[in-house]
Amino acid sequence: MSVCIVKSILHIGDQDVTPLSESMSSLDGARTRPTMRHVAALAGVGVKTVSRVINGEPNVSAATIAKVMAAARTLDYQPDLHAGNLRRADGRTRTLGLLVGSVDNPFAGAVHRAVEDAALERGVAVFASSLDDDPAREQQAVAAFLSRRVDGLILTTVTESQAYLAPELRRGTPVVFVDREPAGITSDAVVSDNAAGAALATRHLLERGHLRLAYLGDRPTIQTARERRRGFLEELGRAGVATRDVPVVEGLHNEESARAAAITLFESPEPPTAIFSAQNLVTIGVLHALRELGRHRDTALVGFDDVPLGDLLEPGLTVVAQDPQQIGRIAAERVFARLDGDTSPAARTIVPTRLIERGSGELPPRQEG
Amino acid sequence: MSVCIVKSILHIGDQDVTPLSESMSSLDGARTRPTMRHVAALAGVGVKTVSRVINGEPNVSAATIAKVMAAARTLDYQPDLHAGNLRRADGRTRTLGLLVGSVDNPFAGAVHRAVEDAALERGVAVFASSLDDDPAREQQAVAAFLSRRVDGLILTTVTESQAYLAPELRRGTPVVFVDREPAGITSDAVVSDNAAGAALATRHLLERGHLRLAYLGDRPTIQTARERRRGFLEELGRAGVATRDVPVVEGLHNEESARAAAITLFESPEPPTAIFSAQNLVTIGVLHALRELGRHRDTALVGFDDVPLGDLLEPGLTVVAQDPQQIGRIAAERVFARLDGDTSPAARTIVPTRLIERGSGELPPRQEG
DNA sequence: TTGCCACCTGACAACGATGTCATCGTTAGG
DNA sequence: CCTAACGATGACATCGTTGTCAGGTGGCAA
Repeated sequence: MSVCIVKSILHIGDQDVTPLSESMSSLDGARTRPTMRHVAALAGVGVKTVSRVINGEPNVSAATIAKVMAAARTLDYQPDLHAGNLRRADGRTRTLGLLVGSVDNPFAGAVHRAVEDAALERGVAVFASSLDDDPAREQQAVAAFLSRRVDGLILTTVTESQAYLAPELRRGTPVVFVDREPAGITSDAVVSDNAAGAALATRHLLERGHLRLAYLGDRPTIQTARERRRGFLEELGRAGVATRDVPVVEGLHNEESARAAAITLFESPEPPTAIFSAQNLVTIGVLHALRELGRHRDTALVGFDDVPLGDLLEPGLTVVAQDPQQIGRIAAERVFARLDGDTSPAARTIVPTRLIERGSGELPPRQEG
Repeated sequence: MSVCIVKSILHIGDQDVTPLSESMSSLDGARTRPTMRHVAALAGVGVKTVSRVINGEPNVSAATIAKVMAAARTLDYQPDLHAGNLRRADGRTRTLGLLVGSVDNPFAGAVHRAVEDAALERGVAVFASSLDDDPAREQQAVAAFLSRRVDGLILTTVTESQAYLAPELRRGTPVVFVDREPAGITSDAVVSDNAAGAALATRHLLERGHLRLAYLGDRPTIQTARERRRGFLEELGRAGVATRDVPVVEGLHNEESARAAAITLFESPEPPTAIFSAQNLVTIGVLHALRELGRHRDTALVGFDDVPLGDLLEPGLTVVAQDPQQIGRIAAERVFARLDGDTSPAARTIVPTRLIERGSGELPPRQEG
């Protein structure tokens, strides 16, 4: 057992000073976490000097630096960031809060990774939480972040209004919304051009001669879902296609419901020759349905948001790809710019989408009866 | 503009008390973050009483509770968890540190999600960091976690030895290793049975009559990679197959290098009829190579670790699936058990793997000239 | 009336760190 | 030789909160 011996006279003077208790001096067989006072005692200097060394402040002699470093290493001292923050002028915790749909989701993973990379450069750690499209969970997560005094927030929202964040914004905490735009509040946002992307997918199908299109999408309470539907319908309108009879199936929030919806669609007398699936999981559900029905080689499909391994399917999956890495990177940069004093008006940054042709979107309409 | 009026006499007595400055009293147009003192002043009570109300401690009159709650709501007061922790007896930050290969990775995402779910139940927030197979990054991330005083660590490692964690372990911080086992230190671990899983895949191919197998895997510095290779080779040995001429390609850590390695393999005079790819990205690289060579319908393939959409490929991808959700859940439970006082010896939990037959692993050997 | 006890309440110290300031010794400049 | 300036250092207050403790109030039994 290795026990550190610390000199027993901690302070010299006539004041009534409580010395570190016996167990603390010996660090209780290293069971107690060392503080600056332990390091100071071992190095035979004052705590403030230790603080100076740890923080690389100037005006400390080389000999003292060496003594302090040695003591810190001996005790395996780790400064307490939060205790420091309490007193520190800027009050920064070097911590960010990130709220995404679910951390178990390729889109969110890519956003998260980009945010982390930007944060790492600045020594900032990232709290990540999953939203699960639950408004209560959103508020809980934000409260958890704020009570831990994160320096900034990057949020995907599902609440109808984010007005509850207004006081926090007024205090100067940077909040950047990703994927979905804020409501009831003004703040920075980084989003894909959902309507334009949906229109692009729709036009692509129309140009291939499809007339019987169908839309399958997520719940219309989600802002991006509404935008994508709008883009789809407006593009049909521009092409002069009557939208009256176009199936628009909404409220699909997982693979299974999407699969079922697609199968139902094909039970109608005039099933669609082309499908626009407006979300990740919906696309996967539709893929399963088409396989089951043996319709994957004669039904065109364009999905919104890329899907892993989409290029290895047969036919390859045509998608309107978002750029989650860009979204994450830009959002993080925005937060850091705000923290660095940028006070320009809140801005919405639109990250372009891109159509990737891989086969499924280029299938021609079925020739029937 | 709404400015809160706070009664100006904060304390009554003959002591020299510094009142909250003018700007603080008015909360500077709410630009300053409110503290318990602000709430106490507005409610006309002492700070300790506010503390009691906020923490739901007993022995506060209903009237006082109401006053304090109203004041807290008016000021949008959020308690500072870390300031409280400084003084609080248990010193828990209700925070966990999670280190995974990369947060942008399906396996890690599933682990993360399971950890988050377990943590959420207990009001614990999760820091997540990516390792990128960089030992320096591992130590950096751990230091970042510890300086933020996380209650526990869930770690994927890439360092040769984690002995640097010994002092922290001695202090009682729970550390649970996931995916890869620790070295140079004893602590809990939750891992897949890598060797057994690899053996299972290998036996599966041997049973289909394959004799010319090949192994493609990650860097042998990674513990799991070594285990999988061992499982593969040992199973060949058990079957009496000479391992001398079996291609074992290692050091593949991304899609592209795996693709290139697979293509090289098929340039040899006697290319393999079956491939065991021992990692996620390696499997995807091999899939690409086989498509390019037009060999995906006559070369058997079993991958270690499932791949999204593996069931939609043609042929479907046969894999030895790990159970990342279980791994994450069990790891989190282990941490919380330790925090709750479990002092049983460090244990290694093995989460079984499962062979999922989808087609690619059931292809028979090519009949050749 | 007195004494006791339960209930409320707030003053104060403390948690681990940093900002401020005073002190001391040394060196440069007049 | 004196003074100013500067480098090095530590005592102390402080950040926002909670643990401790003492005190005040009111009700009830003796």
